[in-house]
Amino acid sequence: MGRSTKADRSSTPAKQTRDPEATKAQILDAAEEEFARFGLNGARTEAIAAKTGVTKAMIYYYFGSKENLYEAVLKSYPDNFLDVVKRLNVEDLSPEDALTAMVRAGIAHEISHPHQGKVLLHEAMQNGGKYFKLTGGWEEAIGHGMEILNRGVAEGYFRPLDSFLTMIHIMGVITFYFNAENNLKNIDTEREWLSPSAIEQLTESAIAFILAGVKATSEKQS
Amino acid sequence: MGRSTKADRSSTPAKQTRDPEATKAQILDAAEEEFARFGLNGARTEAIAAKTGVTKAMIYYYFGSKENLYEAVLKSYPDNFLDVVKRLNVEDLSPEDALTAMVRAGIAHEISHPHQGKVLLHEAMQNGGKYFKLTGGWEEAIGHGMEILNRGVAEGYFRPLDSFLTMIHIMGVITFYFNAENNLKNIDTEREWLSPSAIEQLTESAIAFILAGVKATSEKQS
DNA sequence: GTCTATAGTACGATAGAC
DNA sequence: GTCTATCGTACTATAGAC
Repeated sequence: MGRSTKADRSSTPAKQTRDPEATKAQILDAAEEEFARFGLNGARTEAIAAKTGVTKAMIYYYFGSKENLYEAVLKSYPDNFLDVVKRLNVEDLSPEDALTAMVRAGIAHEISHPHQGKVLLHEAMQNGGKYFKLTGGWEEAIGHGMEILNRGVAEGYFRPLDSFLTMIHIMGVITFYFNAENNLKNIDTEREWLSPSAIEQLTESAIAFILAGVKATSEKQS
Repeated sequence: MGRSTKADRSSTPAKQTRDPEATKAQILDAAEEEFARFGLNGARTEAIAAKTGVTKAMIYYYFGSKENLYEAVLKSYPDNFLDVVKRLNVEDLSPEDALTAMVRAGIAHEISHPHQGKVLLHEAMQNGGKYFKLTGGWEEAIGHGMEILNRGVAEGYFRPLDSFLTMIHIMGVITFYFNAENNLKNIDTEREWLSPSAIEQLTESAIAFILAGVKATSEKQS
């Protein structure tokens, strides 16, 4: 990730070597983390600056205001999850395999983008979803999931169901573990919540639960 | 906004008639709403006072600090959900019926206590679950749910499963609809998310999903 | 492009009158 | 027990030097 330009002969990267792109990206990253924790309202530009290594003034130089920075964070999302879903090529798979792949991708996405879901939850809870539309990918991703479910129902693999509500159930299963982790830690203090093996357990459990939750009781009856 | 002082013998209750208990309760209610929206950090005591009808000074008179007020809100919870669960007398029911009753109670609880789950989510996301233990009831309620699942597995009604992870899945299904509502609204703008009929749809869909998710594929094999 | 310094404001908390 | 007034601070945002 050697994003530093210029000399940078010593170990300490620090202090910003006048690389605008790097600075902007750094601010965005730090902002995402802060917004994931506190939401738009509770986030502090000073805290963002402190994490970044650049000064607060840079936030305003590049983004103009805290609100604009927040919007920039939301706009940086569309590429992420939808692209992952698209790359699954679920059309070539059976509904079961497509759904399994989607759940697996959803959990993997929580691991690789640990802040995104939390930013969006804060958005729902404190801003009334006012800025949600800036993240264009979700609507399409959910639609993608609904198609899988509807196809499974039509082909008799899945039981009759409301595909929109069922997608909401599935998103709840995928995200709750991560969003509530810090509370749940108090109940199972032994578990290493984000270790690879714990995540593998979660993934297997979630897939079993979700697949069973939608499957037809009798076998394919077409 | 008739906040008028003095006489005001007319309908408007307003202005506090020096009822300490009522004032304290009012502050707690307004605080819960504010904390549900913004969490401890983002909440504003001024906003709480504004909702309450009493002045900001009363918060400090009764609770000492914003943090103490937050703790008081968390401590006011244990009675709530656990009591509901206990009152189900799940021991007298089959595992399926017990689980159904629990899901129904969980969704009903989200409706009757719309702020509680959000306060706890904020707690997990922004305070690292530091204050979570103040809500004593959850650990026991989850344990209660795990017993239902374990009994169902032991008696062959449910498939083999990890009852702790499965309870997390179930909590995700029950809560995500409500926590993400304001985002989801942007996707289905027609739905009246909290209308009785919408909630009944949600309840039926969630019960079908969760029960299918844990049931053994073959019938009871004891 | 990045920093320091600061204006202006909003917030948490307290003092003192009634 | 409740209010008004205010202190001190921490925050968003800007101006100006380098």
